[in-house]
Amino acid sequence: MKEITSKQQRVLDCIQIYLNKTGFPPTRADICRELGFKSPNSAETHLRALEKKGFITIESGASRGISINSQEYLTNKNEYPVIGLVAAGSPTLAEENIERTIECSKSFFDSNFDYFLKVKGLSMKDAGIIEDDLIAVQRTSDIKNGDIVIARLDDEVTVKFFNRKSQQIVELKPANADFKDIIVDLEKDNLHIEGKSIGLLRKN
Amino acid sequence: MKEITSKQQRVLDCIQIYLNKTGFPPTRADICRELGFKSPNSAETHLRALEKKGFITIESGASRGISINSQEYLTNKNEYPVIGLVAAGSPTLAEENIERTIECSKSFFDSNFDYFLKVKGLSMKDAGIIEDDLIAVQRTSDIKNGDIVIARLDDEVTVKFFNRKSQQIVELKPANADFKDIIVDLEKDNLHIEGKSIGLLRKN
DNA sequence: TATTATACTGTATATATATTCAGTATTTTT
DNA sequence: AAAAATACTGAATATATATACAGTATAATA
Repeated sequence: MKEITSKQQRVLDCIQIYLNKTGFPPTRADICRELGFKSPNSAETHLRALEKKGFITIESGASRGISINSQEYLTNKNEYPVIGLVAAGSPTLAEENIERTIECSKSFFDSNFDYFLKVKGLSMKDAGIIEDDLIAVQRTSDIKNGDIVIARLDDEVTVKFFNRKSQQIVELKPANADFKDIIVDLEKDNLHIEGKSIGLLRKN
Repeated sequence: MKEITSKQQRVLDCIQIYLNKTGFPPTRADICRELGFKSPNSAETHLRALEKKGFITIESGASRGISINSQEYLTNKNEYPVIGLVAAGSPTLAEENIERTIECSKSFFDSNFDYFLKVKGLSMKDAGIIEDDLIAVQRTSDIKNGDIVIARLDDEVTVKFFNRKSQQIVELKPANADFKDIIVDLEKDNLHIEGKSIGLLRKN
């Protein structure tokens, strides 16, 4: 997909707006009316440029035969992978870890997120997180004390409250009296924060 | 919205399929080709019938100027209301109880559901349900023992485990040692089951 | 029983629409 | 410095398309 010019973007937006408004694509003349062009050929050349760059498809000979290619541009929907909480420290989003996908909008949990993590165990029970819950994980390094983080300590992936004690010491705190705090010495231990929880999904 | 005939349904389906396939609506001739009609007027009269019954809108004079009216037919998306757990026993889906809506697909929680209930209190804490969680509620009378139900006892709405002890006695059991079971005598008490939980949504 | 709705074929046509050709001018890339 | 891409106007045209008109037949409704 080559780079789009600002004028071409305006034409693409125009098509999308027209589609939302009427339910069918615009004609060349419609685009001219919307954008103030005086010749249908202005729309035509822009459409051909957009087609060449892969943004739209034009059905030859068909009236209003314009369709927008990028699904992301068309809708706010996306497929999000569900990752099992695997003990082995393989990269989280590797193909083989994806159990299935869930279709939901980007902004479903208000902030953007990257994948669902399927929870094993009850170490976060008192935070309302139980076995098989799906945590909406945002990959970020913007972590504050009290955030629920997805942490990898050497080869083990866990979900815990994050609490930075000092420059060198981080506590990973469970929400269950049966589990003990994990004290991490950043100089000695190999801690990686995969991201933080921004929401939760449970299907009974 | 009047009743649709099976032939008209086929035409409506044809429009939807064509839209999904191409991104723009069919012409009269396209519909004829798809459904085996030999005259464009066959498509025309069906379209006019669908328009009269409110299923589609036809833009006069525009080529492919067909748009499907029912949003539900077009997409699988819907707006679901978020209901606060109000103590006063007003009807659950009354306007004034709707805090906001959440857009999500019908089948998001595998089974269909009707609204989100915002949880107050911690009586279901050990079932992973905490304050401000959103329970996906299915209005149904198909309740089994062990289901998490939304129950109204006189004027109070609560979320509890359902357990039928006998013809006359139902237990509503919290998931928190700090709370006591509610024993309901169906002959004496006024119990109404609003529905059951089929999922949970939490936004941190 | 008369009327309306449904469900078609077949023909015709005004017009809506894509698309080409001829220009002009500016900017970007090679 | 030449070529290609961008960004238009303006006119012309083949054809794609909606839509009306003339029929036929059956089922549903008043």
